[in-house]
Formats: sequence, C-alpha cells, structure tokens
Amino acid sequence: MARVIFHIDLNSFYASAEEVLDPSLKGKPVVVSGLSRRSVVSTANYEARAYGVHSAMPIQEALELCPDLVVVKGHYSYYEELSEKFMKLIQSYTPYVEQASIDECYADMTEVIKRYPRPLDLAWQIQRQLKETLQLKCSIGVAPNKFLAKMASDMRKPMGITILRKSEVRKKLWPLSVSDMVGIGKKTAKALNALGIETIGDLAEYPQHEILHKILGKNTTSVIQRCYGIASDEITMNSDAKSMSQSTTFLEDLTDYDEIRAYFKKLAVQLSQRLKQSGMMGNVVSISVRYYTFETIVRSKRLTYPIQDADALFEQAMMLYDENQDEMAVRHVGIGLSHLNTVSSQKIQLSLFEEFKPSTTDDVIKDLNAQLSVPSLVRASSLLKK
DNA sequence: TCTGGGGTCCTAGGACCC
DNA sequence: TCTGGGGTCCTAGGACCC
Repeated sequence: MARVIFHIDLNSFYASAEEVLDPSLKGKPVVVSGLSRRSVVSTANYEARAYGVHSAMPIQEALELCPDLVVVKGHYSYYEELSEKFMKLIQSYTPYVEQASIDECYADMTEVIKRYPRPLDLAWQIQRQLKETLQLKCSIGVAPNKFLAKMASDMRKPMGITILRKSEVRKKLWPLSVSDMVGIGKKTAKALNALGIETIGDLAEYPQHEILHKILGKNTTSVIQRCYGIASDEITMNSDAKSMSQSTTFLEDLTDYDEIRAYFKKLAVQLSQRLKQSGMMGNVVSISVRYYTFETIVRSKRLTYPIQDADALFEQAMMLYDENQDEMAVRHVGIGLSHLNTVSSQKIQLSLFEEFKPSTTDDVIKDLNAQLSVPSLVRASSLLKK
C-alpha cells in the first residue's frame, strides 16, 4: 500500500522568525548572519534574495549586492523554541513525524488524509494554521515516499503545495539537473557531468553502473532507484543527537598559543553547558583547526570513559591541539564530542560495569572521573588517597 | 570583497585479533 | 622466512545538508 508522506519545509525560517520578533523588518531585505567582517549569510528573506543574496554568501558581498540590506544577528534559542512549536503542530495531526532539521520534517499522513476530501485540503489547512498561529510560511510536498516529498516541496516556494506521484517522475523529475537531487552536491554533480550526465533522467538511464559506483559508492543503487521514484517511506521518530560541537572563526588569524588556548577554554565551557542542558555525555573528543590557508585538520580521540565537564573537554582538546601544533596562523578552532549517550544510560552502563570490579587503579580512577565528572586524573587520585 | 556554524554519513588505511 | 583472510575498532578526511 502506497503511503502518503508530507515534507513540510519552513520558508527562510531564521529570517521569518526575526520578522516575528520585529515586525518592522517585514517588506525589507533581511539576512540573519554574524556581525563580523568574516560572517556569511545564514538565511536571506525573499526580498534579499531578489538582489541575488543567498545562504553561505559572505556578508560583505551581500552588502555590495544590496546596500539597504538589514543584517540581523541570529537569536538561535528563539529559533529552537519556534521549531519545537512547529513540530508539535505537525504532531497534532500524526505521531509519525521525522524531524529532518530545525526547519523541516517528514510526516506520514496515510491515515490522516482519509478524513479529507483531497490531499490538498490537509496541506492547505497545515499551511494556514502555521501562518495563523506561528506566522510562519511553509512549502509542502506530498508524495508516496520521503525523497519524492522532499523534491516536491522544493518545486514551489514560498508557500507552495506540490503533489508528486510516482507516475509523474519522468515528466516532473527527469528534466531537473542532477544537482537538484538531495545528496548530490557540487563535487558529485561535477563528476557526473563529466560523464555527460546532466539531468536526473540522464542519470536514471546511464547504463554503466560500475562507472557510477566509482562516484556514488555504496549509495549507487539507492540513488538510481530514487531517479525512478523509489525510496524509503519510513518515518524515524525522536533520534537523539549523535554529536555536539562548538566552533568559532577569529576576527583575525591568531598565532599566539595562549590566545588560541583561551578560545578552546571558552568553547569547552559553551559545549559543556549544552551537553548538560541536554543531559548528554560522550567519549570521543575532537578538535578542528583551520589555518589561514583554509586547510582544516580534524583530530579525535576515543576515551575509555564518557565526559561532559568543561574542564575534561578542555584538557582533552588541548592534548589533541598540543600533539598537532603547527606554526601556521590559525583562523578557526572547534571542539566536538561524539558517541553521545544520555547521562542516565551512562549510569546504567557504569553500574553494570561495576559488578565486574575494575581491577587496576587506572580503571578505578576513570570510573570515579566518569561518575564525578572530574576532569583530571590528578583530582581522582587525590580522592583515592583520602 | 574571499570562504560561518552545527550537524550526518561514507571511505579508507592501519592496528589488532582470531 | 617473505607469507591468508575476515572482522572490528580507531582515526583522518571529505561530501553534503540546513
């Protein structure tokens, strides 16, 4: 049985959210972005897009294109709040809602839709309700699976509703450029173009799958199936974050060790705060360092115990940084933590482990550190001596 | 006007174990 | 004494998305 999947995508979400906070912005070209010389556009509203301004464009360039541009600093916790309300609203229709990002979700409306004369009526209602209650515009794609729903919602923006049936794939999907497919970015598109593949139709009919495999890897089959409108209709609910990171680009490139260290400290504190807020711990620490050349390295380390504390994050980050010191000027640094688990599940794992009685002093210290969120071996050792 | 920040997933090589 | 082949874990790098 074919399912009815909705993809609901908020239009220029951050910019719209700012217009809710400050209605005087309405009608003006607005971007949400950082305020430094090195910032790029996070989201542009449609008035700004009319000038050619778009996401990821350096703010300086955007101002060149549109001198009257209103540049607003993002209020990200407000966006989170609004996003939650958005998801709740969709969940009032069906429990089968998959959050795809802060401003989009998939919803399985197979059952819900039966209560409406036409699928369009449900989509209209959702659009109207989002506009009335949250002042947010959205585009909705309606299709038998997630991929087609997503492609459909992209076809009419803003405030569009598009139904895409599997029987229409040749007519509506095949003429599109391969780069319009989700998952096909710049690099992959270029490689495909080199084979003479320009459109989704070209890709669908390309006979030599072994050659495609060199470009698309293990996704080859599923990418080709997508061209024919075959894709997953499975809704994955409530997936916890797998990693969390905090990074910053300096106003000027830095060479001074202590200054860079101070930034790592700040990032560790911020990251730890967020981890604690969401009750997460993790045991793979990573840092990223981008040099003035824009070359970026990432270094990571798996710990035998999970951490959450700012001091522990900072200590591990600095160990990774020290091991990879370079005299090049640094543009950007970041700290990340992955292999996250909720604190409560960590405690369960810990208590299971305790039945086996860790034998070495090292293990005891690590366990103590994990339980107490104590960062350094020194502090745990001193506890043991008491 | 040079190139943010926060994520996910895939690939590939080396270590290590059986 | 010139050499196996899986499987899994760890790390690094990169593509992609919003």
